[in-house]
Amino acid sequence: MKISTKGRYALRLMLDLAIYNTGEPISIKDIAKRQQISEKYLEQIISVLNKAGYVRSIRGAQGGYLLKKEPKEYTVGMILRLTEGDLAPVSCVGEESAGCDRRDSCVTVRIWEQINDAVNSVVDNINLADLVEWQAEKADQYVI
Amino acid sequence: MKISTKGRYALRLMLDLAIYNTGEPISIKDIAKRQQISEKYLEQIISVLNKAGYVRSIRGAQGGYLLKKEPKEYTVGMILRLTEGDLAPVSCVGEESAGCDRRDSCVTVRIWEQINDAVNSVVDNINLADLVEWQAEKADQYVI
DNA sequence: TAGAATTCATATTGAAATAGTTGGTTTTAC
DNA sequence: GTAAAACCAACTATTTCAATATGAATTCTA
Repeated sequence: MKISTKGRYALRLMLDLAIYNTGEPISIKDIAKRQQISEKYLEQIISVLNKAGYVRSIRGAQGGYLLKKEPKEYTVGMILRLTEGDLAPVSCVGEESAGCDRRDSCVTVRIWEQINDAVNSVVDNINLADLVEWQAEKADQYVI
Repeated sequence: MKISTKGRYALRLMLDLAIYNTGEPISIKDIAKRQQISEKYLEQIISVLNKAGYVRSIRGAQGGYLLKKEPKEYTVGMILRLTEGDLAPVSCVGEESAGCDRRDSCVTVRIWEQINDAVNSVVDNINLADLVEWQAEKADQYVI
């Protein structure tokens, strides 16, 4: 019942792009240093985000990445679902719902649906802009 | 972000004991047949439930298992946590919370806490008696 | 225009977790 | 006494996770 590093790193990556955005492309190297994540692993993850059109890439020296849209346009759910796959607690529930023989007689499925709904309502109601704001609040605490 | 077979089977196992309870011990063989789960795997799982005192075992021929308490005394959360471990989506949140260097500066942890709370509030508010009831409703549908 | 910095692409690896299976021993009702 | 059951420990095959490794393609800059 854990979210893997892939999803968590993707979220931190996107948050990093949102926070450190200046209009100039941000390199994987910089993100990796700040977030203390392997560069090469980040490369793989950002490639997924790139293919999905969540980020824009600029190749070559001084290249890097930028968010394609405003931070508020990206919910946590979008990012996690893209990198983790469906967040449903079992495969017979959720978007990529797989069939199941016991479907008709199965009552536990109700539980999984409720969990699925609960998780989705959390992640679909937080966006990157919220996270940026939280981060700013945190920073304030230390300054004061 | 999936719940493993272990937790799901444990739940079905407990539900089976609740539904087919007659006061006589119920054998793993019977449960395995009804639930279409490997006997030997069920053995492993029920051993955990037994050690935790969730079921009572009767050894020898005509032996088997019985729920130790009333179905309503067992929440889904209790059963899943026992077999799956903590249901928190990351290790730095929840009961078995592990430390983390980045704890102070980390904002994503708020998300994980919200997910954790959401999941817990679902599983801690459904008990075996509820499932038995749902099952009965299902059965009715087919009879009518 | 050479070279450095970067993204892009694909393959490989090691460790751990998952989902069982195998092969027994012990207990007890009949 | 024997069959049916719980109990116990070790083993195994498969998949997933979390990276590494290697190199090619692109582009800025000196």
